[in-house]
Amino acid sequence: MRVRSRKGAPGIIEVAKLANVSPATVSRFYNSPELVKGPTRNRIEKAAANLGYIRDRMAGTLHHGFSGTFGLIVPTIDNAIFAELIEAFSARLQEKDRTMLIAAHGYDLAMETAIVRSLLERRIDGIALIGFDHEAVPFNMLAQRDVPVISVWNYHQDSKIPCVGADNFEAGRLITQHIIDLGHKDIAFVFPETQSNDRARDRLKGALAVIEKNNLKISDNRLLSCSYDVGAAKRLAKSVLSENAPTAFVCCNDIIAHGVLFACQNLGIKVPQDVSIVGIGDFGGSEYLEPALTTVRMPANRIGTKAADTLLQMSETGMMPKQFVESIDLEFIERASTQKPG
Amino acid sequence: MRVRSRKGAPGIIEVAKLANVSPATVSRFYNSPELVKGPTRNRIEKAAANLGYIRDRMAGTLHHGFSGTFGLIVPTIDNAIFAELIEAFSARLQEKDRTMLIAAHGYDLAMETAIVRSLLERRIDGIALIGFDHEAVPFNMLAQRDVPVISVWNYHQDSKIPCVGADNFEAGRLITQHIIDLGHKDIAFVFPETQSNDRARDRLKGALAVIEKNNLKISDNRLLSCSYDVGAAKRLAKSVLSENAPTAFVCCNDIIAHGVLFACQNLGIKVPQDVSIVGIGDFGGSEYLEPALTTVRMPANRIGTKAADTLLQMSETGMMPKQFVESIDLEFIERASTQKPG
DNA sequence: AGCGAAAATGAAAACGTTTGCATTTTTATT
DNA sequence: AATAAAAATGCAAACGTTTTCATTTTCGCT
Repeated sequence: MRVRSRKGAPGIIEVAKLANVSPATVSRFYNSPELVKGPTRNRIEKAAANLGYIRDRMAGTLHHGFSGTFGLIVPTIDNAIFAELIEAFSARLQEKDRTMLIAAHGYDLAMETAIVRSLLERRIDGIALIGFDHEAVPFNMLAQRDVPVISVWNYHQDSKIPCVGADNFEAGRLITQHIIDLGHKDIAFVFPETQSNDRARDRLKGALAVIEKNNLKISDNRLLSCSYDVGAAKRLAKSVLSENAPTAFVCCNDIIAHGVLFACQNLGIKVPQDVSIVGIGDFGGSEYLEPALTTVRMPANRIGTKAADTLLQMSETGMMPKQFVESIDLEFIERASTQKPG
Repeated sequence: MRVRSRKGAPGIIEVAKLANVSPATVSRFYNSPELVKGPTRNRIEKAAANLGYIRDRMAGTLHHGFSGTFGLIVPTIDNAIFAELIEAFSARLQEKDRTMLIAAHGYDLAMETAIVRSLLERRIDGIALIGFDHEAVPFNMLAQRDVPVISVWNYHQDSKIPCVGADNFEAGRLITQHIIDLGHKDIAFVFPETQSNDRARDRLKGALAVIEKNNLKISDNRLLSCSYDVGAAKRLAKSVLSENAPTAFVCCNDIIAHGVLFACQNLGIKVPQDVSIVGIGDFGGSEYLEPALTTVRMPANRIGTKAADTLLQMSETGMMPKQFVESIDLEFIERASTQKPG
């Protein structure tokens, strides 16, 4: 295998030589500047700048075991769903001089396990996983190495691992209750497959709980399955709408809601006069659609930031976070896509 | 500082002991399996599995200089613009058993420089930057360490560094030509600030080149500035449309085009009958809008994959890629948001 | 069976830092 | 000015691999 020589790049030793100190002092200059005296500090600073020295954190990692890098594994990057979360998580780490390794598993749990392993090989200091549906293997690997892991996005009171997220059951409940409060009886539910997606599962449970509580029934043909894809949702909704239209669509997230809305527009069906639509997420854009989408805001930003903070804290203290489960508040946002059935 | 003990985690030495071989052989088992004989291989495999061994790539990196991690720095993650690129880049690296460090600089070039430094401290094997507008410092740091760098997204024939991207001048040209071919004379151009965004600059140049070639004039009040934000674009378009509406909007990207479309819908202005709209990008969703957006497809997927391949190749050979500048074809897609002026 | 060449394995020296401990320098105190 | 205590710095042994070189084992021939 090819080996890369360090070439022109100076190391701590070259810097030390030029500054007339020992390598140890240069190391301290970077890791605990308060331990090195003013004049020495200046000499090192100058020497490092002159040589264009850049630290090699890997060498340090080898020694003390912390890489300063955290992992984030999401089902998909190319999708509005997690973009905001990723950005917030990354930004917070960046503030704290840490970096983020990210990877997507495409809703494939076995792939997720492989990714965890790959990140562990890179000696991450902690890792955030989406939701609660995971294989057991990654947890064992993480536990054996004492690497902090948290679940983000979803929230359960009795989670086995620390979590930072919103209550998806509640989100499903909120939008469904809203639709029922408006007086809708013929409601279509559009959700993805929920086997390995606890967020969707919880939302659906929340939705169905409301139905049950109100002594309503949902016929099977009103329980629609659809992936998180605008095009798929649009196609599905078009076929439903042109056959036997419900008066409202409860969508598992805004992506699906967008598709349903476009289907209505395509067919000349008026929203919300003829059909009401609700989503979950409040992704960028939902606010500006015409009509603006009624939805539940998932505070992705705050989840991402808080997740980074929690992981950082766990890594630094080596302990579980004070707040083992953290619920980030949802916000129901009524906009223009829902109203009483005509 | 806290030091993490390896705790229960076994190293190559423990595996070697259990398999009754030397650590060197275990190392070879992972890096060049063909060098170790069948029975030995089996023993090592079993030992590693029993102990739950996970390699420490950092230790290897220290030795040979390759971390197996590549960097990608984008202006923003939370935005449809780069999501597809990021996903494709990441996926290809994953296939090749590499990982991706990603960070966003928020269109701040000084921040970009800081990020490059931070990634270099983590010993990345190569890095991809968006476009051609960058400070000189990061290039010097990269060059001194012989770390491959490429520009992605944009394409210039005479680029100083390898690039993989599409011709943004051409994209601007294509959409503007289309609008002019349809017979529009009163055209509004909505573009972001172009100082440190060469992609937008090139698109605008392309657009203006067409105008000039057709001996048309654009008054200053038809040259609109707007960030890549649906809400901002919608607000801007609403004010323009209610004062003195043009017959067509040429938008720097689909995000802006979406905003303009929603503004029209909000005001009851018919698209494309009253106003035509074109964007660039063909982001997810543009195809399904009503009316579907006429745009130019930026092949983000292929760019991301190709970028990863190029960087991998440079890292492995230590040489510039065979194809120094790589142009990924654009595709003009006429859909339903444009027609002849009323 | 004996030989030489090829294949498989082992021993040990890197890789570039960090940090405990030892030593030197500075500071405060008398 | 001498001394003890505190602060700053240096020395050298890690950290967990990889790889060169040396050694041993295997294999194909005669």
